[in-house]
Amino acid sequence: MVNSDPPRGGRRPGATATRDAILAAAREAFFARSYEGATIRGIAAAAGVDPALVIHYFANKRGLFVAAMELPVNPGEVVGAAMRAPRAERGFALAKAALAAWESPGASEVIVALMRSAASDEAATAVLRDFFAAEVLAPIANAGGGGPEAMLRASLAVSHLMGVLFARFIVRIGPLADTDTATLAPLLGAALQTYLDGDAPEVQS
Amino acid sequence: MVNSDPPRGGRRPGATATRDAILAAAREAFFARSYEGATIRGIAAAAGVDPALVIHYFANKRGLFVAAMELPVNPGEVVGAAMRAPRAERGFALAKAALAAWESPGASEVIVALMRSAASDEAATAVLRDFFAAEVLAPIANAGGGGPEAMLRASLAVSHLMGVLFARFIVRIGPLADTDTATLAPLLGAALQTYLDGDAPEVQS
DNA sequence: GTCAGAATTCACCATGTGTTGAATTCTACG
DNA sequence: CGTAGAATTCAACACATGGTGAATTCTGAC
Repeated sequence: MVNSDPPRGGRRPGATATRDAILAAAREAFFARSYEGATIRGIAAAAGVDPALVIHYFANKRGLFVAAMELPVNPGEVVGAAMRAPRAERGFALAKAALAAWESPGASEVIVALMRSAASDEAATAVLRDFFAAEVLAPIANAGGGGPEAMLRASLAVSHLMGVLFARFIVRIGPLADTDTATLAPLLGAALQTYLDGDAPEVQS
Repeated sequence: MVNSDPPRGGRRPGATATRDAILAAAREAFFARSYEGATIRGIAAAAGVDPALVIHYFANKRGLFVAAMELPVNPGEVVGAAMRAPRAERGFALAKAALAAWESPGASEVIVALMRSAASDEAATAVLRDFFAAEVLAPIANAGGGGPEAMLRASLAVSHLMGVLFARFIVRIGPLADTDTATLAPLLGAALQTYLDGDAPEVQS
């Protein structure tokens, strides 16, 4: 009886892709349950691994979170590219780029997990704020001249993008969750265009 | 020594506004930390009360939550009133009404707490979805004719409102958090108007 | 003045959490 | 073969949480 059937401790045989398995399970858990809702024990179980191994690799829960939240695409580039479209089509370009980016697997998951966590965790809020400010807001504001009003307009555009994310992927409001990208893009683009061209609307209080 | 200084058990003297104090503390806690983050112990401490009293009044944490989330204003009416404005001004009217409603004390707190909690709790998600669908989406969609396209357009408008809430009160993106209602309303209104009037924008893929 | 019942607290319980430290087993290199 | 070190598990700690049940004290009606 040198080898009882399930090894009750120590290193497991075979190759060692465990770290990635943990990361994948963590991404899934953070996406589905947000930072506080996800548990190290649960993630470890999903990865078929002991909880202690998780913290052996990532030091603590927050370390695991930031490791799992590595973005697969660079949103700054995506937004910047859209801003290089002709002025009158930037809204549509931005809408199309954002919607397309969210469809690439892994991207929306990460952003949504970030938003979910930002809703309940103060530190995650700061991360998300910095992320949107640097990667999304800045390129849009710069394309609009960079002044304080361009900043405000860009913020409103970004808020709309966040709202679509929230409504489509978190709250899953019927029509928004079920409609395909191609149908959404022109509508969303027209609204965004409102912010991107400087002509103030003629309305009075 | 009939009365030692701090009464160590039993009923406290004086009038009994304790229930409301608990509710107020709960609202504040749910607003600041979302459902899972807020703790019965913390709420009880903030209200100067034993945790057991909280559950004596509200049965359990979820009961406390729904009791605390009673909305002080009826959003259906607010939205409905805005939709009775002349067609070309509905976007602006909706923006003004929403921004004004969020400024009345207690209103934004409740909605934001609901959004925060919806981000991590599946049940709260359902509550928020039903709330927005019935109170906000339906009036807008009806004003637009009620067809599936009006529904989609209304969803996009609602998503923008949620986005502004998220960016202004939760993530607190600089320009959005610091700008006053009067400046915001026309900009936001113009974008919303895009969704409210039916003429499709002329852009091609 | 009595007394039912409400308001309030106290002392616990069961559970789940992140995290730690030591132990065990495998791999790779000499 | 021997052995250093990595990979992995085990058992446990300290802590916080939501919740329970009994006890205590006050109030209001008769």
